[in-house]
Amino acid sequence: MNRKATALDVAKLAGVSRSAVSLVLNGRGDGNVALESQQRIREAAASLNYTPNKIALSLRNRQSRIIGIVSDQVVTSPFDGNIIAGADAVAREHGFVTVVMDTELDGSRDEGAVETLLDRQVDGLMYVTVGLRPLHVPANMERVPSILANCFDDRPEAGVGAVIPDEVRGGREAAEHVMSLGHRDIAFLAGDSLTPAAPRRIEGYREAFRRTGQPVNEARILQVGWDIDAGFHGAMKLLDGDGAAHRPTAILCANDRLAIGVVLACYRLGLSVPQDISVMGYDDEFRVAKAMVPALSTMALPLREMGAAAMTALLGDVTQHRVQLDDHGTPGGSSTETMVPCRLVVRDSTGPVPAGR
Amino acid sequence: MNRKATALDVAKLAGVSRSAVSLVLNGRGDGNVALESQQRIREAAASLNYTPNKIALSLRNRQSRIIGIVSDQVVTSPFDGNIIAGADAVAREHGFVTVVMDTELDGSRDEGAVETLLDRQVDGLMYVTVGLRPLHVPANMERVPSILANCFDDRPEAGVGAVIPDEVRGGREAAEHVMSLGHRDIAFLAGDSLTPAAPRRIEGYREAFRRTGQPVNEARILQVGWDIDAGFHGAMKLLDGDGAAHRPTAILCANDRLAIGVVLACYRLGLSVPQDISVMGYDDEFRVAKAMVPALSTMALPLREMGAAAMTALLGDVTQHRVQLDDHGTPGGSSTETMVPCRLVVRDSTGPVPAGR
DNA sequence: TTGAAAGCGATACCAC
DNA sequence: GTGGTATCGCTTTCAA
Repeated sequence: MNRKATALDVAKLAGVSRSAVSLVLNGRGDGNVALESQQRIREAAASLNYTPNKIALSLRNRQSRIIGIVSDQVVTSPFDGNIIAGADAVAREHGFVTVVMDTELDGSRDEGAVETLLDRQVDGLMYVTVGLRPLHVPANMERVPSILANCFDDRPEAGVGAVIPDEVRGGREAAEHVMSLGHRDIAFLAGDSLTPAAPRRIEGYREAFRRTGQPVNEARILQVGWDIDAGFHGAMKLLDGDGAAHRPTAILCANDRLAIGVVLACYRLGLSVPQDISVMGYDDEFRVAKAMVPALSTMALPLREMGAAAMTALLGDVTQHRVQLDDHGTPGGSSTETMVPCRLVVRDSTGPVPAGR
Repeated sequence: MNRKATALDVAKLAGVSRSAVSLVLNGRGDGNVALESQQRIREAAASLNYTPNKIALSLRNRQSRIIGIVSDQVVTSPFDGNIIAGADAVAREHGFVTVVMDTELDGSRDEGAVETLLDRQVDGLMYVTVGLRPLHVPANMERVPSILANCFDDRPEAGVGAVIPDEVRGGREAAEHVMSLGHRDIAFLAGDSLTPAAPRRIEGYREAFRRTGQPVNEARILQVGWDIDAGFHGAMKLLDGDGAAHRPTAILCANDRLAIGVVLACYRLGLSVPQDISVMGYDDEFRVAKAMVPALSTMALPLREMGAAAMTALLGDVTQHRVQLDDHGTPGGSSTETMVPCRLVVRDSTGPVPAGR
């Protein structure tokens, strides 16, 4: 539990100067330090269990090798944690560490979080949200290289780059999947439009109809909410009462939880999934979609990939930034919006359209 | 985007020395610095937007004000994120920041994560797990004040303190809840015994029977898994086939997902919840238990409180530790195991036992 | 080949 | 009341 060894301790033990220790341990020993000394230094370092003090390094190099991540609610919510995991994995590979500050959906804490991180001299910043949404970028964020993951700059000419899922395409491909199984009367259940995820997925759904020249029945689009109960009641509205001939044969849901509600409603009404009705989720939520009965066909969000892509781009900017600081040039940073495609996962909740429909 | 202002910049602008700046900005100006100078210093600091460089501070104070958190899978899993949120909130209140390293269930990465954190000079360490479990404490963890949250030292005489939920009591109180509604034939569905959560909750269930002098029907205890499908198939086994008189009237589940599966099975069999059968979950999972149809009665895990309690204890140790280092005394650290009670949440999935049972 | 010294940014002691 | 100076641990340049 005693104080960690410093380079000076190693130097003393090896009988050389601090400089020599530094050179050798950073691989610049050859040609500068006698081989014999090198050997002694390495042994001393090993026996003292020496590792350089990162704080001193940071001060010296003016680079903390810390990336600050501001999250709106990713830490507490069951969703999207994989964005951070993917980002963190890439950071780790490059010798960076991430510090996450979660504002728990309190937008007024944004500035403070960025401030705290900046005070800690982070080399870059990432903002991650639960669910796609426009972001009012915190004022000070642009003082260091920055990137957004699962959100996008709400200003018309995006200042900060972003990595987001291609929701329109996801919605379209979900619809195309059930269409390929022969379905024509397809309902879409989504949450409110507070997040653009809902309208974009719905837009994709419409696109699928347009592409095949079929009319879109707007009455089949229900924006009910995001949770199990919303799916349940939405499905009841679609399925209960009317005769079988007037029911949709497939229900597309904007997330897996809605799909759970839909399946609950089906069972309650004595309908089989997918024999009587096909149900699709969205997200491929871990240990949910796969574990449902029946296992849910769904559109997987590429969370890990998004996090990794965002961090890769950010670290690129960070490096670039340092070069430019040295050159006294103007720091740039890509402000592009990268779309990552979703992935169709076919399981057991979707099947051929019932005969006669 | 230009370099941040330093104390020297402030001193120059105010026409004083760095020391004066330091004193004034740390509230020790009165009696040391002329009031006029103080004023000028404050103005200069404000106009330059000066905030001290935390890295330099850390080096100087030999205290990083960073707490390292190692997590086995909390970041990616939908569970237990609130432990970290609770811990982080307390840390923030005290001017600390947390760095989370998630090993994604790869135990071989434990040592490395601790090493990385230690290199960063963290002032303390916390290990957080998804689900209660014994932990093989990483070797170097004890080099700084440490604490475990939701896990406990696997060595007989616990070296590292821990904060864990009182699972036995939770299981007992869940059983007592349905007993108070008149139920006698109560089943318990849990996951494997890889985590002590299952056996402990089951132990509580047994305890409830013992306390009322009733025999425990071991055949009613099924260890089937942790996910929706496990709950579904477990419930089918309990409910299908046998006449109504041989069915349990209540099913206690060791988490909310199992309960979802149970309700799915009930609906499939044409049974109503809670009229025909009462179902209870465990965890009070966010946006799941409350959103189920019917809303789930459940036993809430005090995740936030656990995280907060663990961090509070840890920061206490960290402070204590510093004092003792100065005193050249031996660092202590509480190695106690703190049990936090779970909280019964009654919603709509449990009701009076059906007439005649 | 080696070691001495400067500097990264901030604090605190101690002369003046 | 004020400012010079050592210190935290490390890297890097420059002389010897």
